[in-house]
Amino acid sequence: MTQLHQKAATLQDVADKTGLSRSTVSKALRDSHEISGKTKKLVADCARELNYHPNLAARSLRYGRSRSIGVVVSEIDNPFFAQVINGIESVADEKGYSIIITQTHESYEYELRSLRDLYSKSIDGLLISVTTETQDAEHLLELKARGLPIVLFDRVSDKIEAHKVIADNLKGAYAATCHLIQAGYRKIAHITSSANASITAERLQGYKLALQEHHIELNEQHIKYCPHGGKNDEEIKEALAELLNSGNKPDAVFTASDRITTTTLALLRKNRIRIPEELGLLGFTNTHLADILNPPLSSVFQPGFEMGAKATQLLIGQIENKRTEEFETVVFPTSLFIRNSTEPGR
Amino acid sequence: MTQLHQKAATLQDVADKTGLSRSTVSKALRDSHEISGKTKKLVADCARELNYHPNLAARSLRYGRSRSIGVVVSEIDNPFFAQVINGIESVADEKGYSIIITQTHESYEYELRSLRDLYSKSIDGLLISVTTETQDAEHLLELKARGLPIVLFDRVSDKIEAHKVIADNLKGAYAATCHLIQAGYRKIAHITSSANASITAERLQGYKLALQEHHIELNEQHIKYCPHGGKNDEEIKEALAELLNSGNKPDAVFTASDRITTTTLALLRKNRIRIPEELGLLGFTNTHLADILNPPLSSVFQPGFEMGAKATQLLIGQIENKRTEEFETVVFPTSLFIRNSTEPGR
DNA sequence: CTGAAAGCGCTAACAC
DNA sequence: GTGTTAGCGCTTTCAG
Repeated sequence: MTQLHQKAATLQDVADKTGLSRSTVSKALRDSHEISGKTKKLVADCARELNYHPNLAARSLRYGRSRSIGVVVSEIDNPFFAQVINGIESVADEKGYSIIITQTHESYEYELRSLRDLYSKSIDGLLISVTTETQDAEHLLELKARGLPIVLFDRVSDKIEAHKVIADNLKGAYAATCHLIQAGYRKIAHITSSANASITAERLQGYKLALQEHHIELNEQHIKYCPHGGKNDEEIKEALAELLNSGNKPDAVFTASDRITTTTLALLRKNRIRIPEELGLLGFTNTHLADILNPPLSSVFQPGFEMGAKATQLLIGQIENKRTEEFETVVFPTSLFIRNSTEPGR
Repeated sequence: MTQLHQKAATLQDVADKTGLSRSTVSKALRDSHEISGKTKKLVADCARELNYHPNLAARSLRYGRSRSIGVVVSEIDNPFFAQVINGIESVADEKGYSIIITQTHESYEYELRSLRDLYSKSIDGLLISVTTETQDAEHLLELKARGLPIVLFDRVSDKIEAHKVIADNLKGAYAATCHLIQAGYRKIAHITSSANASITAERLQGYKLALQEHHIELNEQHIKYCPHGGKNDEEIKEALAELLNSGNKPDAVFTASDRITTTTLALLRKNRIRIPEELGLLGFTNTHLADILNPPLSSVFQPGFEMGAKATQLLIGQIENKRTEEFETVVFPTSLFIRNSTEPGR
């Protein structure tokens, strides 16, 4: 076994061993044209022998770049974000970047802290899905002003100009609601996240549009918000109770986020409410298990992996081409999967 | 809005603005006793005004420490690992460390690459769950020899001495198998990961022990391995087909990993095999949706969050107390949830 | 109580 | 083709 606490070899060590200078060694290792083939070989061999690896902290300091990107999401343990991160990691890895992940747990405070910490780490770029509490974009604008490339995904903010990657929430919600209507439901409730998240507004709009086009009157009582994005079950339980105990009980529910969707299903099952007969259920969710739920759950799926991958490509593009290009908003289509939770067969 | 590309303020900027020297400013900001209260206040105010944040790359270089830890898992998009990472992030964040995540996709090649990259990043410590392909621990031993603190979790290796955090796989599998037997099943098959993963051996042992104690003869044909840990559905499909088409068809299946468990359920459903009557099913899985699957799925749950948190505590302890303490292996109990997929009611 | 200077490991002008 | 040197931003002796 190798010796304990053997310090990592530095350029100087290689220089000493080969009798060359630091700079020559550095150039040789980076395959510079000003170094002879013979020297290059000598250096390469020696470096391998000493197990030399460049110290990236030193390089970061020198270049002012770290080849790492910060990622800010609300919760890793959420199928959608896990898939997004998978996409991010895949592209980042391929391009030689590493990713530093932080969670906000839907708290604006945590978001601020995350950004401060990430910025101090000299990240080269930032990928962020803002919290449901986030109202302004001052903190992001400040980082942008300091030259940090930023790409927003999923929950974005219109208070900042930047590349954005989102799902077509409006169309997804519209298609979902239309499907419920076509399946015969008329009193369709909507349980969604915090009112001020971008995705909430977009999904709500799709929902309203579908109702309107089918001449179904909107019932404001049928729209319930979960201020914490469904983070705690209580807010979902409450929303559902209000809907079910109201005078105007809905005949279907359209849920707007992963957590809300699956928790709603669990609660309905617990209350022995028959789906889809008594109540139809359709929601946004990225779980791969929708098919084997009971009942199989009709869902709106967002291409999380692809969204993460695209956001990362845009970010790295921006990091490496310093020219300030036009910012684009890439919109990914959602997929509507029709399963048994919305087939009342009437 | 702030000015574009305003460079981040450095210590020198604060020094210039206050008319002090770099070193005084540095000490003041770190609340050194050798600096007067008045100066400290002056510096603090100025730093806030200039929006000064220490450059961590410079600090890393100076200290030879980065306050970041590397995390290596096979797939982020897996409920168990997502929960583990959540636990890791929570503790790391609390102690001021950031986490750099890489995925191996169950490939030993990727594992090697990840480790090399992470080491170059000057991580202060490493948390790793080795791939199903990993046989030796040379790569880890080398890093350990260079002084890198390492904690293994989930899939560990007995070829390296280090802190380890695992679930009680043997007991979990034993309890699961016992439950199947008590439910009346006698021909219990086992679909598991690659033969050389630590968790595979432990779970297999628990399975065998339960059979033995109940005087049920072990049928080697009833044990199926998925070399890629169930990463591709094909290997699971094949394992299942072999079991179901064999002369000695099992009456229950005990699956040994998240992916294998849910995919098996999906496949059985697709083949219209009645669960639990025709075939009982029980498996390791950390999905929160087990309750609302069809049928509700009996499962062995591992405390992923807690495992991640504990592993991180051990790692940071090791990073910060340089004394080489005794290495411990922390074993977390699993939980057996009995649901309908194993209640044949016979 | 404050400042000057050295150095962490690396790279890139700029010499020679 | 190779070497010298300065400096990225920070901390820490050591002097004053």
